[in-house]
Amino acid sequence: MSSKEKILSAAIVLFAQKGYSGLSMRQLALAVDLSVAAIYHHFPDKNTLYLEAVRFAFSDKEQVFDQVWGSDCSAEEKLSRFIRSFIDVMLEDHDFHRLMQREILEADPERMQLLAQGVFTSQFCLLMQLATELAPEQDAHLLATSVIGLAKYYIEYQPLLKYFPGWKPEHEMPEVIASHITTLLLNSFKAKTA
Amino acid sequence: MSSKEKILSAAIVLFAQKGYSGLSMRQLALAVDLSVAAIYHHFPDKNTLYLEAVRFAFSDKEQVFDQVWGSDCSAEEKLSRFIRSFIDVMLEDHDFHRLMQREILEADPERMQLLAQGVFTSQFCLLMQLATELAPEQDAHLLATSVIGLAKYYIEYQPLLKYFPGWKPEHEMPEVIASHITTLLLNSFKAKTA
DNA sequence: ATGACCTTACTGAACGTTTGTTAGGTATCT
DNA sequence: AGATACCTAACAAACGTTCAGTAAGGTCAT
Repeated sequence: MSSKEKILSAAIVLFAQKGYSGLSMRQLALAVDLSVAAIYHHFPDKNTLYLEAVRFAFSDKEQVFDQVWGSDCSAEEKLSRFIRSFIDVMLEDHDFHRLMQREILEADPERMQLLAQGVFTSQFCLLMQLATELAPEQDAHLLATSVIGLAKYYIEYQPLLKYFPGWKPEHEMPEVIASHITTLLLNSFKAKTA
Repeated sequence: MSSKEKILSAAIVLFAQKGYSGLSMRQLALAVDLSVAAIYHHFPDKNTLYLEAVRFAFSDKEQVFDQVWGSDCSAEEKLSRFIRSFIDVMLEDHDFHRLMQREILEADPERMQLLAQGVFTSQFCLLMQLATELAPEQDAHLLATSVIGLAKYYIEYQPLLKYFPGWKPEHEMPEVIASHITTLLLNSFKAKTA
C-alpha cells in the first residue's frame, strides 16, 4: 500500500468522523505517521485531497450488487436481496456511509452530479427497472427512491430511533429491517393501486 | 428582539450552513453586527452557544402538528395530512432541517437522547398510535419509522435525486411526494400481511 | 434632585494556539 | 545527475478566549 493510498484511506475515516474543517492536516499527518509536508507532496492542497478521498471511497462500491442482479430468481426475490445487500453494505462500511451523508449535507451541485452519475446511476436504473416490473402502472423513479429511502433512513437514524418508545434491540438487526421494508413494499405493489 | 435572540437566530442559520467548526466566532459576530466579546458576554463558550442554538431551533416545532391530530377525520386522512404537514415543515424551514441532519451526523448519544425525548417523542407516539389503528398486526415502531423515513429521504436527497434518470420536476413538489408516500403506505396497510 | 454605587451590555486590543501552506534541505533509488 | 519521497522549520492568518475599560440605566440614601 503506497503512502498516497494510506493517506486517502485515513482521510476517508477522519473526514467522515470530523468533517472537512474539523480535520486538520496535522491530525491527518499524525494518523498516517508522516509529516505535513509529505502530504503536500502528494496533494496540492486540502480541498483537492478531500475531493480525491471522496472519489476514492466511492470508487469500489459500484459493482457490489452485481450478484443480486445477476441471480436468476423472481423479481420479488431480487428486491428482497437488493434491500438486504444495501443495508449490509451501509451498516458495514460506516465511514463510506457517513462520508456520503456529509456530501449530501454540503450538496455542492457539481459534486452531486459527479456522485449521482459516476457512482450510483447504474444501480438506480436497475432498481427502477425492477420497480417497473413489480408495479408497472406507478412512477418508477418515485418507487426506486422509496426503496432506498426506507433502507437509508433506518440506518441513518438508528442513533435517534433507539430513544423512542417502543424500540426493541431487534430493530437494529439487518434482517429485521430488511424483511420489514421488503414486505411493506411488496404489499404495496400487490395492491390494485394508486 | 434581544441581542441574545439575534445571536441565536443567526447561529442557527450559520451553523446549519457551515457546521460547528466551519463557523468562527468572528464570522458570527460580524453577522449580528456585534463584537466577539459581546457574544462571550451572553454565552460562556462556543460549545454552549451551539447547544443553545440547537435547543432554540427545535423549541417551537413541537406543536406544529397539533391541528392534524386534533381534526376528527378517518385514520387514513390523518396519515395523509400528517405526511403533508411533515414535508411542508421540512421544506419550509430549511435551516432547521439541516441543523437536524448535522445533529444526526454527529450523533452524540447524550444529545440524541435530548433530541428524541425533548422534541420528537410526542409526535412519534401519536404516529405509532395511528399506525396501530391502521395496521394492528404490525410493529408500530417500524411503521412509524417508515413513515418519517420516506418523507425525510425525499427531502434530504433531493439534490442528489434530480441527477438520476427518470427524474421529473414534479418529484420536488410537496403534494406529489406526499401523495405518493401516502398511497404507498395505505396500500401496504390494506394488504392482508406480513 | 443628586451624587454614590451596582449591574448590564457592550468595545478594542491582546493572549496563546492552531490553522493551511511553503521554502529549503536530505536521504534513496534509477 | 535527476527524480522521488520525505524531513524540519518556519510563515502569516485565523482561531477561541480573556481582560480592562466604557457608556447607559436603575437603585437608594441623603
